[in-house]
Amino acid sequence: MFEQSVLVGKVGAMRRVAESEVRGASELGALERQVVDFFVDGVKVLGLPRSMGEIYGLLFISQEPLALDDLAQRLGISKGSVSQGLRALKVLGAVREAAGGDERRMYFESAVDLKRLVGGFIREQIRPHLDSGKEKIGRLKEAVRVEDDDACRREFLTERLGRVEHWIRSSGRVLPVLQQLLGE
Amino acid sequence: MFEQSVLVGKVGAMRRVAESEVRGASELGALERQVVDFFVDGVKVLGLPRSMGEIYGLLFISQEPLALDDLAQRLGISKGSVSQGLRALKVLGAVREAAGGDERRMYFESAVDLKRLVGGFIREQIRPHLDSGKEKIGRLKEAVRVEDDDACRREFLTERLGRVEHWIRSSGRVLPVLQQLLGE
DNA sequence: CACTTTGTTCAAACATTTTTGAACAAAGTT
DNA sequence: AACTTTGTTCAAAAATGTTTGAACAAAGTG
Repeated sequence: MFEQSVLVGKVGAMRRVAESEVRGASELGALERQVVDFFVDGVKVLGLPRSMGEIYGLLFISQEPLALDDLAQRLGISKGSVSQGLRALKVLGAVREAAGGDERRMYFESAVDLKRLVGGFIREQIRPHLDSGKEKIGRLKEAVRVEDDDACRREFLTERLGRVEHWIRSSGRVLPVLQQLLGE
Repeated sequence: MFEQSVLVGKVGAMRRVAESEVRGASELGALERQVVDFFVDGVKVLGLPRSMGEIYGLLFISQEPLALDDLAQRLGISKGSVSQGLRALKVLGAVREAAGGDERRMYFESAVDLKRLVGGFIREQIRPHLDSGKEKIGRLKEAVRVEDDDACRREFLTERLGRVEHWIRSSGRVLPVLQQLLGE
């Protein structure tokens, strides 16, 4: 966190750039690599693992769908990672099985419309947190009501918790608007 | 990532709950602890470190401002963490020096209006990424234009990069709206 | 049936991020 | 001047998160 902000001085570690160039693993051209890296950064911002960015990125610049083994080979990462990454991306709706995958392998392609991507992210990563937050605050408000503390303290706590509850409600209402606006 | 989703089976590790209860370190009541934990989860979703959530949470339910040492003691975390956490929270505009801190120590209080909080987060954590993304895509588009590849491939890449550029522009335009809507 | 190809699982290895704590500076007190 | 109190810094330790790779299941082929 904050690698490049005011708050920290350290420099990033730059994991696997050199060696994937060295041993002929990287089947990726320079341009492809850059695009993939772009998406790696992108998903990191969203708190998702690097491999998901690599996979999505490669599918995004592939003119034709790719199979699991293609992805593992060309990205130079393990089948295990690709399997997990693809599953998560499918759940998010960011990747789907390509139509006409009539062969034995399954081929995948990226979903490229923002509205859908955002929708999936909201549904899978945001909504659940808002919901569980709403529940927790509800329970806390109840706990405060039952407190034996002095009335003043209780009033303060109630006000604060009510405020958070309101934050959560506002956020919930804003999400559909957001998705709408990003649909173009 | 995904600790509680379909995708993974592992259970969270539950770091320092037991021991802070054991050795009389935790000066926090049960209710306070729950509120603090609520904010810990909150900031984790935003990709910020646990300590920031603890600090913000404790300030949020404190009726009076607290000093660095108060925070460290009551939360049972190191002064170093509190120092860093406070700095980051100040940059985000989530915490400010309390007015009337006429004494030698500096006292802090939480900022509690959502519009301000969201504004700070956008400014510090989102905008910079959008900006750097915009630049990178610009450079990539240029690189594609210069490519010696076949025209078809070039056309495809241009379309894709243009699409991402559009995503970024849309996102940039949506942020102020978002902040506006969350202002109540 | 024996062998290959495709994909999943999960514990251990590895990478990254966060926290700690000791050393330090600045400023206040006795 | 010696001591205390407040806060910062940063290298090392701890915690957390991600990837690997070997073992496995399912399904296809000769």
